[in-house]
Amino acid sequence: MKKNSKEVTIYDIAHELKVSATTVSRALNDHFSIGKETTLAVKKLAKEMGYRPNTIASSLRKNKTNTIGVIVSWIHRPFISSLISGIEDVADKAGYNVIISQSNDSFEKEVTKARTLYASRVDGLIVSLAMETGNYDHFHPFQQKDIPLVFVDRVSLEMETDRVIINNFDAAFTATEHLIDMGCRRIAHFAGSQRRNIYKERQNGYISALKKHNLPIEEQLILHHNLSMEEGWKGTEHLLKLPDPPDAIFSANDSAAVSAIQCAKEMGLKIPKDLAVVGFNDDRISSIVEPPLTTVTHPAIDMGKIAARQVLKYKENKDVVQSETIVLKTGLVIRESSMRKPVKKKQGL
Amino acid sequence: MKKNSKEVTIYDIAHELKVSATTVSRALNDHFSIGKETTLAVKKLAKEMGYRPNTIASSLRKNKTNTIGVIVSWIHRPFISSLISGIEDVADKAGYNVIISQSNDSFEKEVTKARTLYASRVDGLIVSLAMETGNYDHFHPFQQKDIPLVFVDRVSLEMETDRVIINNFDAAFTATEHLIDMGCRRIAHFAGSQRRNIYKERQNGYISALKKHNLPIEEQLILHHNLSMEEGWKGTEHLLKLPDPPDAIFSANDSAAVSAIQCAKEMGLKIPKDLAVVGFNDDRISSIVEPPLTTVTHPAIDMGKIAARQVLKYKENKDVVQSETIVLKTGLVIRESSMRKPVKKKQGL
DNA sequence: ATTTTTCACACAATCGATTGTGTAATTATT
DNA sequence: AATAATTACACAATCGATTGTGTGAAAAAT
Repeated sequence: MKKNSKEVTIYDIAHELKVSATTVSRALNDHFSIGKETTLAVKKLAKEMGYRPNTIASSLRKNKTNTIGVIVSWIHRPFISSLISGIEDVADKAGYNVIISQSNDSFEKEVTKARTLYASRVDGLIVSLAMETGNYDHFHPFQQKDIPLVFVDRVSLEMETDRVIINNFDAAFTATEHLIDMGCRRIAHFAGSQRRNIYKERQNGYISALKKHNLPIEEQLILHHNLSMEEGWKGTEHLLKLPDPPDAIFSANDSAAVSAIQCAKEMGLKIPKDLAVVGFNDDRISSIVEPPLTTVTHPAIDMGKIAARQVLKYKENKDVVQSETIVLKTGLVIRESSMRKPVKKKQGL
Repeated sequence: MKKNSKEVTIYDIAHELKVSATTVSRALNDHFSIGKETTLAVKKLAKEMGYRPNTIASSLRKNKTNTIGVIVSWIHRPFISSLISGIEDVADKAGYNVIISQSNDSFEKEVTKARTLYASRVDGLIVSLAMETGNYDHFHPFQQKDIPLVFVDRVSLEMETDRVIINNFDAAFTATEHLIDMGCRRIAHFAGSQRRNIYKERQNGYISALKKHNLPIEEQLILHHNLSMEEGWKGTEHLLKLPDPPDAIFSANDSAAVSAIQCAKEMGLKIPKDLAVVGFNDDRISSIVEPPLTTVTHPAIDMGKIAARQVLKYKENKDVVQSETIVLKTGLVIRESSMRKPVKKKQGL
């Protein structure tokens, strides 16, 4: 075969077979009005000639790209990459391509990426919001055009869209209560930006658990930082130097929790005896750090799969009107970092 | 605005302004032949009417999708997600979308995904091969159509394409030699599938280092498994139960290396005194495990960026003929897991 | 004042597949 | 045998932007 050979079109096939392009098109799509023999002949020749359907032309005519856009903060975060993995899996099976964009947790980039995907005419959009996004106008065009819009994990409560989330409140409540069960009384919290539902709800869950057990809520024990390893370390140092330091930290993610463990160890404390730590996400590092980190498990891949299905459901049933919020279960994996007493429940991993 | 309002086209704008669609199209693209005032007026009205260019129509006409396809094993592997992150970054800046596909390390899936992306008419393809891919026919269509094809990390040496790789041989050689420097004499190797260049070359580097220092090559110390945590653990158990167990393990990835550390510790050995361990990749876990893992650093994000640039270079210069192989530098981050002696070089992280 | 340029824009074909409508030819019905 | 119903396919418009070529009118050159 020679390079750069021209693309074979249905017209070429039609010409060769002395039928019309219509017939070829319909034959390739198994249209009932085309005779069986013709259909077979068309398909056979199509294969022989190395025909590949021109998706672009088809998209133009059908006004459909078979593409799902995704906007996330950073692809290389463990949770996010698992999410995408799930999306890709479902999308692919339904014959959809997935276009990935990262906002780098910047509002401006998120806006740009949304515009790009809009211009690319994706048939659906899945978004996990950037850290500080507070305005959602860049998603309105999608809604106006009735392009399925699904938020995952970091969702907007201001917009009426489909959502796939976990019960952050309950998860945080359970995690905090677990620490209380373990005998902790001064529990600090790494809280993250309160602009995002997930961190806000986790904080609320934390506060509720304390209240339920009549423990005081101390502002100085609630640290709002970006939950990075660095900030986790600094926050831990700060907390441990307080006149009355905490005996536990519940962190809204694993990175900061792991840092807390490392920092505390370096300061000579024993984990969990002197400081119990619980994280959130169950990233790989949480089972590697010593002692292993108790943490909240996320069904990340499933969230991706479900989000993709939510997008695709509009395909089947155009007149779905009600937006849905799907809440997935979390779990608490109890590991050494919080085990100040024997635990009754079965231990995770 | 009402929902589902029809799309504005250049014809609508043309009609409104009483000019031709040609003029509108050219005005929007700043074509020199259109008067300044007209151009301005067109753009103004376009914005007012909420016009969005129909990328599909444009793609059809220009025979160009502004899309780069990517096929990788698993998106949620740390190295891979960083790679993609780099690709997305560069592609986006050049106005390209990135379509992600995962082969799940299965040859069959890789073939399917390649076909899909070919049918989607991507303008370029970036591939990191599945573990056992040995046949490359599914990439031929891309070559025949002169669609830029770039392999990254897990490349095919049989095909003539652009490649972005690291010097696995040198990296492995250096890593192994480092272990020898540290006084190790019986160094085992977790080698991975020899079908993939990266593991093959790492093994070769390992062997060369041993030879250089007149150490025997012992087949029983070279384990070919899938480099998972489980296999890493089993392999370590096996090695340590040998009559004459190794005093070091050089693993072709970090997962297995971390498992080795954990397994050895559980068996009561001291790391690095009884067993020194070196990994490959510098995943997050490698700096978290105790003792921290000495490992080879990969410029993953840069590899992605460069791969994307390789794809895009054909855009600028259609008649690039020579395929390029770009080799990126690796580094050795020396951490505790291998430090049986003080190290002179500056210590990483 | 006449010719040549330049400027600003319009015409119409094209990219390839899809689809509503139309029409011969064949088969079935009465 | 005449009419009705199928069957199998063709015509031609359409999706929206792009682009080579053509053309009047204004500006510049001679």
